[in-house]
Amino acid sequence: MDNIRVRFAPSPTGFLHIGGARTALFNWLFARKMKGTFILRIEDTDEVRSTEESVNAILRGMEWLGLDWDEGPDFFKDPTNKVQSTARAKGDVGPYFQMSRLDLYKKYADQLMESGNAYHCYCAPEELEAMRTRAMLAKRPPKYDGRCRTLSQEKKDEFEKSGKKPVVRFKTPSQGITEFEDIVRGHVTFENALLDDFVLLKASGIPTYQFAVVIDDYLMKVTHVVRGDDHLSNTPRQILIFHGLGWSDFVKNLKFAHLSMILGPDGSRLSKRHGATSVEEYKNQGYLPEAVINYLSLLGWSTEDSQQLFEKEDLIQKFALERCGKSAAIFDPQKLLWMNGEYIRKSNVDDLTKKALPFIKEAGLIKDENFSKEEFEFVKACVRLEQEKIKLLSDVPKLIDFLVMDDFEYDVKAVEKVLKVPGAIGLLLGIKDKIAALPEFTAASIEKLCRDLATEKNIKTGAVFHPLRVATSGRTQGPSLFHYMEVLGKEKVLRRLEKTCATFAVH
RNA sequence: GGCGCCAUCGUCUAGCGGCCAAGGACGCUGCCCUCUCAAGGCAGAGACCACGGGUUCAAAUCCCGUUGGCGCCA
Repeated sequence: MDNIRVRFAPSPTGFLHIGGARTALFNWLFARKMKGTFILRIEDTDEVRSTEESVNAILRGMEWLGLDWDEGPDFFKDPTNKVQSTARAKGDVGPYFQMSRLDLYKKYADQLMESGNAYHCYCAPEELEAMRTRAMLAKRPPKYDGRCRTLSQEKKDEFEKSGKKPVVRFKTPSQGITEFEDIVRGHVTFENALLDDFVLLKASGIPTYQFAVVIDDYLMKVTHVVRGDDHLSNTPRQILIFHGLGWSDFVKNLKFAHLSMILGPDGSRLSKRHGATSVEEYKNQGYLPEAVINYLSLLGWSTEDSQQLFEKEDLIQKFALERCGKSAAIFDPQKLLWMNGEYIRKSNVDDLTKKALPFIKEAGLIKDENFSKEEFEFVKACVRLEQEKIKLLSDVPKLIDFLVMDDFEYDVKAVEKVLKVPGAIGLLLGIKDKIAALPEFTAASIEKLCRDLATEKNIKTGAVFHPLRVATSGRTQGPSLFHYMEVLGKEKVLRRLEKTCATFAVH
């Protein structure tokens, strides 16, 4: 089989959307699995809605997710590239920008005009709007009636003289059907008669989405169009253009795969009102890219055995367009959260701590400056203690704050329940002295000390453990008591015990 | 409004005619482990396979219709 070539073609009209990321991911997975080429093409032909910031956000999102593209113009030498992003592919290439390819679209529009497959239309937007409204009122489908198809030369000259800029419309066949095989949907057919003479080139010379896609997919030798289900109804128009340009062989070999949509919890298209929809928001909330990738891969794709967790390589190996589902999937934040926890538990601590650092700094637990190696090692030890409890990187600060801050807060209820019971402070004073005398301060030695004490006093171990925990942490829950004490070290533990006893001593 | 696509536990899904009185995962409940919280282990509740007709010895699986959802034209 020839080398497969796929593309992800986002419009830079917003941030990288979760749905877009899923489409990008499936293209990427397919390309990597088939050892093919993955192209990133920015479809920036919507002059008013496209922004540079969106382009940057998309590139940042792709980079964070690790979805690297393979081809494009030299990123830094491309004169049309105004984007200042650090995100780039191997070899500093791409992405392609449609706005830097306008001459190409013009050329093929001319070709279509010459071959009689397209024509100039001078109808004013207001005129078209009126026609549309009338059609709606008459309960007819609002389609353009093709009145400019048969414009006489005199009329054309007249319009030209008046300075009217025409749009280029495609001569859609009024009969027959357009059909294609879709890898996920199977055989799909549309009646041509239902389609109108749609616009190829706007009066400004900028191509419509439909037209640019066709030209680019052809020129970029795309072999598989993998995109969202929302483009299914656009496909017949595009196929018609391919034929009009004489690229019938190309389109015959072109494979389509229309992926199911991602919906919000209420079953409507996933949007802002459903919460976080941009990839970057997930990053900022403390999700790991591996978790997001893994979760997204399961939205509309599965293996025969319903495997849930995949290493990246495993995912590439097992991915198949043929196994993509047809029905829309509702985005489930709970499952993503679980999956993130899975990846965090699997992380190595050093790595995890580095990733959590921005969140820890953000919370004010550490300062940027004077961050020594020892401090890092201490924070790392704290993270290790809480690792299995972390679901989001942003959870880290509140899980370790009592370890990092020596003047931690006492939980009122914990104090009432555990410290303000008769004998508690006395007991703690006793422990303090024993700890001070401990030759070796390790989790094991502290635990032995406490257990021995319980036996000696003939009380339950819990009666020792609980007060000790509240006295040294201010709370009733946390990591393994003896292990966090070891991490704190003898000095800090003694100071904390002293302070607690002094504060809550009953006279 | 027209056209297109879709339809299995609350959610993601397995299932491509008999192996399914429907399997896995998230979530939920209970138990175990345990210094607390998690994690982990075990068990459980949860789907008349949207509905109605066919086809077949046999249908969640094939066909038709209905309904609903989503999408495109916008």
